[in-house]
Amino acid sequence: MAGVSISTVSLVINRKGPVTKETELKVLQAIEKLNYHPQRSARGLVTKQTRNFGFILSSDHFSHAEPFYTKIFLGTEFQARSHDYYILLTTIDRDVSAKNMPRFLLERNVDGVILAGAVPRQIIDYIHKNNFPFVLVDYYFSDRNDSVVLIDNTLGIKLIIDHLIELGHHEIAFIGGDMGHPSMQKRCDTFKSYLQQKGIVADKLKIECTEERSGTESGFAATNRLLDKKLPISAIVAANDAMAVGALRACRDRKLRIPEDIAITGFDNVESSITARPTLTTVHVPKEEMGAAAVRHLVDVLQGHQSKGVKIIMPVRLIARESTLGTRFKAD
Amino acid sequence: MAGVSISTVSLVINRKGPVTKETELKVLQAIEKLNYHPQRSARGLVTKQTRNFGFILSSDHFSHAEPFYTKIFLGTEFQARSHDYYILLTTIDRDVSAKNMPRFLLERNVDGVILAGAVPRQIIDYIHKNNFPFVLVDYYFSDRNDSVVLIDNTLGIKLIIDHLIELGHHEIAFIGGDMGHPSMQKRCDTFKSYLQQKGIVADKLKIECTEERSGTESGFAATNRLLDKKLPISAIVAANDAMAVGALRACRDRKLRIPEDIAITGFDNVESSITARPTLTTVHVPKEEMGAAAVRHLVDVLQGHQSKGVKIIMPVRLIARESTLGTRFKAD
DNA sequence: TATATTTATCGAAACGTTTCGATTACTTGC
DNA sequence: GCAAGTAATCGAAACGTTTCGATAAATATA
Repeated sequence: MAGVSISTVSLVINRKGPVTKETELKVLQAIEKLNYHPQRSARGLVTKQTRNFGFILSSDHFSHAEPFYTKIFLGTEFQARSHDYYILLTTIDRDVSAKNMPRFLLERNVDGVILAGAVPRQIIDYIHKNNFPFVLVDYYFSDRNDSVVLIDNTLGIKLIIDHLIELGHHEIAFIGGDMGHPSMQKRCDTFKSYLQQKGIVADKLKIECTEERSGTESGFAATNRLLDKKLPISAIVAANDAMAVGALRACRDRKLRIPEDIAITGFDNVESSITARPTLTTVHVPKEEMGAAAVRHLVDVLQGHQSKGVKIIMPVRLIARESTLGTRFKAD
Repeated sequence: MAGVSISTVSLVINRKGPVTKETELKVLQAIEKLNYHPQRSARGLVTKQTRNFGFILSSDHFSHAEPFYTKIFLGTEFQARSHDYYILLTTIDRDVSAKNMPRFLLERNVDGVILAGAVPRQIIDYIHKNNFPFVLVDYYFSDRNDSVVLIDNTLGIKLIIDHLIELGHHEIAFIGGDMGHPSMQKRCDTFKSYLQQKGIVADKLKIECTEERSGTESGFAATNRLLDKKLPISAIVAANDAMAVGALRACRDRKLRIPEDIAITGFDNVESSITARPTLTTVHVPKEEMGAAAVRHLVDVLQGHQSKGVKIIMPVRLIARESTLGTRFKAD
């Protein structure tokens, strides 16, 4: 229709090679008129570009009830759109092999990969070996130098402790779960060290950490174990909101008033922290922004603007609510 | 490696044509050993299959603050995975033209399309014309016979009204917005007709419906307009939770106690209905399930098991909370 | 036994792009 | 004015599959 060859059209579309203004115009007009658009599959076949990113989440993390990683995922969706990428979501089981790798990897249907939360090392090896750019979100292996987007867990716990100390608490306990997860580990470690630093003995007996999933039930159980010791405790710092909600229940069962008898704090600022009664003092984690940062990083790497092995630490902030402030705090 | 031609391998992989058990075995073993997987782009080029579905949402609907369609989207993601499809998400502006159609349509990068909420007619025409299977969720055009997944709005409003009548309310008002949306229209219509049916005059003055967005501010404004009329009103039925939250604020500003002075109900059961103080009585809409149903329908159509033009009506149920029950209801 | 039919396999074309090397038409430099 | 270089365009190969028609081998039919 423009009276030129197929290759010239390609040159125009991709802005490569020298083309006269006038042929370019003819081609563009024809494209316009025919409403022509290059077909993704055909392009991908030769260029190896898909304009998709993969998002991998461990199956235990992806549930309708777990809004934390869902938020991160939505953050990637949001950001991806502004860079003209699509996100392909998948979950993986703890035991992956070359057989059950995500289809988008096997079929080479993505240009990069985002891995959120605890993922098996094996899949990272696979992704690495197959030269996909990738970035981890809220997880890492200390012996690898991968690109990661992390939470400032240290600051978060410090903010919590400062807040509690300011309120006059000295007998502070900690409950945690899923200690294999580096974020959880960091929160616990910081709790111990910062308490020391503040001149408070971090009594080991007041720290209840387990390997099991860091859910509500786990928080409930840990709190009960803690309170059974009959130690003087005026505040419980939970490693995340879910466990804090469990702590809330355990305390209520024992007729402890919150925060008058015992203060409780969470971490993450997921929905349940505002849904809980009383509402939970917690640390806000910018979940959507973490997803967005991950996408931006991949785009940067693909454009060659950015090398791999980058650590992005996301800021956090304290959100003080009823579970430490009591009626001083009014929810809207 | 298996000592056969490329075409034979293809036959084995796709289970087409006649192949000896023994060659099949050889091929499968070679595939296993080489960890071979057909490349999506190459396959797509010839088969025209992408194993992707597109999800289209109008830009006004997609925001971090609007959990309704987000939930539907997550429902599609969940279901898609179990059918081995990926979901490509995009948003579209109100004014679409052939120019700014979603990239996945232009590049033919999806096998089917899900459209959620109010979408411009133009895009449906385009999708239809280009022979993509598609399904609408929570929206439809009455003059078209598209496949749709709808909410049982009629039942929802009836449940609300029954609930209020049971609590002794007779002076019931309605506030609505975004009346161009068929769900909203239906809720309003049902309100009028069912109230009549129950022997209560549906005073037109007690119905405040506008075209504007059905958000919190809109609910706030509508409630103020309503209350300014100084009519006897003991309960306000809002067309959705967001507007109900606005109503809550307006009533609180006027020092009205809820539900003692005035009861308020929402619709949708989004997060804000449980976050609100008092918690909102509302109608639960199975958002994730709606997304899942949409995906199932597309899969059925593609497999030829199901024809187009199907209407799927999703059930709803009443969730009674503080905004009608008061302290009788205890949140956990 | 010769012929027709079926079964298994393969070579080659096709899918719609990009890219590479070749060709032609213009400039430029001397 | 002619060689050398440059600019614009094109034809053909390549990407990795599926599919179609052909071929060869095996089996059934007369």
